[in-house]
Amino acid sequence: MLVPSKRYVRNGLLSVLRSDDYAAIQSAIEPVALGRKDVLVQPEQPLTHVYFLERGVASVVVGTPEGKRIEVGIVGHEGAAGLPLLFDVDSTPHETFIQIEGEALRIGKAAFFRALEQIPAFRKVMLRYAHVFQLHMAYTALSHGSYTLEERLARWLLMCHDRVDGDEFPITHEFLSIMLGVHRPGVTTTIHVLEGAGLIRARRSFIEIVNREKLRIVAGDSYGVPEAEYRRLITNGALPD
Amino acid sequence: MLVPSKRYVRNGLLSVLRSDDYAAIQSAIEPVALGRKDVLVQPEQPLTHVYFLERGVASVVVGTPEGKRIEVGIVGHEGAAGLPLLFDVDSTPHETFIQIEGEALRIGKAAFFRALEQIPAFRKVMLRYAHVFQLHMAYTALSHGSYTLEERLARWLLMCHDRVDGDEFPITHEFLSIMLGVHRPGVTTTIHVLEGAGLIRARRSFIEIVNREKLRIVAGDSYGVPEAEYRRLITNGALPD
DNA sequence: AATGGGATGTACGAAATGGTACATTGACGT
DNA sequence: ACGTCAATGTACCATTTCGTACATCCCATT
Repeated sequence: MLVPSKRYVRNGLLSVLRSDDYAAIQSAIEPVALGRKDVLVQPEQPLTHVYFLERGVASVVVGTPEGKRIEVGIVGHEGAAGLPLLFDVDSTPHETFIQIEGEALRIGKAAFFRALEQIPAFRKVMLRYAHVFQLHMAYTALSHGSYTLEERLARWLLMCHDRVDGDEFPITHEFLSIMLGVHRPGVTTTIHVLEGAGLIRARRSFIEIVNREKLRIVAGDSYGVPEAEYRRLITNGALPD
Repeated sequence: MLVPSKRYVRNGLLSVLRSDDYAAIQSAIEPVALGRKDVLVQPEQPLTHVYFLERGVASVVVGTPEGKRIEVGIVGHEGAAGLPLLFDVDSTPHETFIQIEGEALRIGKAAFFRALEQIPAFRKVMLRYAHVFQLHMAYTALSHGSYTLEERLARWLLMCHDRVDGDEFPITHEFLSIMLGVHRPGVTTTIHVLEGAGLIRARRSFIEIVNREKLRIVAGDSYGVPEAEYRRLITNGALPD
């Protein structure tokens, strides 16, 4: 895989940069393939790269020694993994791994710092993304605390759908149960409810989104706020300097 | 109230600065009293200041039009409110209000930007705090998704205890139920359980922490990770430059 | 001392989720 | 075609939390 010129970059954070700003970091960019369950950020281990996803989906999870584990963030071609480096933090308790395979453009730590310093627009878009990601985490907390499993599942499917090509993606009930912090049979049952209502179609290891509009209605206000904030601040957000 | 000289500053973010760095922003600092239910950050409204708490506790919450509402962060003398300004974001869906009265040192938006630019150590400590705050949000999401009400209540009481002077603070069951995203009678019942075990003592509108160690055992691993990360990165974290 | 309202105590049945166990099925390698 | 195993389907009861209703109790104000 080659380093793409700016016009072929899908990543939402890199593609909003001016051509000359992108050119300034292009040489530091290295394309990498992302396989299922690959770990981009290992908890408590030194971070080496920031990953700008081009395709595929990554999950950011936190866990405890007792084995509890839950997804607190999701990253696709709109974002990046390895944000602690932006915060001058070398390692973190979070874990980030690939949920759905794809590719990323990654930048080494030193080059990332240099780019932050030298390219104001890059720093800005990274900071704004960090805000949106944090907001996403806040709504994840709200979902886990105040929404039913059916609503949370609808929310997760919508977020995943936003980040993949097409209407179908590979995911098992087992994984979904970990992401949502519930037990696996509950996921199976709830998937049947959504499928019975004609909103999705489930095959072994795959889910297809059939009626996105109705899924949004099921998800209610658990979905949408961080997404709108992303559009406001990044897609449409002016990046002066 | 006067602007304190550095040696009398309690705020954990300001007090780690070198004297000369603190002196550089001292003239921009304005002390303000924080009364119960005062709003520091109004959702969707332009941010005007960053508040470094000296005493008291603030809650960061997110909500939905349907009226659901939950706490995703808590701020005391270890931190600051108004972080979106750090991210080059002028307004946010979050709301931040005072839970327990106190005082803060606040800095206007323009002076805050200037300080970030001119004082590397200040920028660093703010970024690191943003990371810890985000981590706190992640563990809040984990708590809401994977811990029982009793565990979550214990966690909240510990976090509040960390941020007040003494072992007693004013809080109603009603407020706690909003913070934890559960119904109010459940809070009452759970408080009785903790009280029966001799971990806390409850009076009308007040809760006293009697046995912090046992509370930690009840809270389990829902409490502690962000706190340790704060100590690692800020209290003990070198701030070169 | 009266009184009004916020705060708390309590009590259900209803609903959602957890915990566990086990049968079935589809995909893949041999 | 067969065997194997991950993935899914289903069942059932225990536990937790919700929803709601209402009684009681502090305590500041009058």
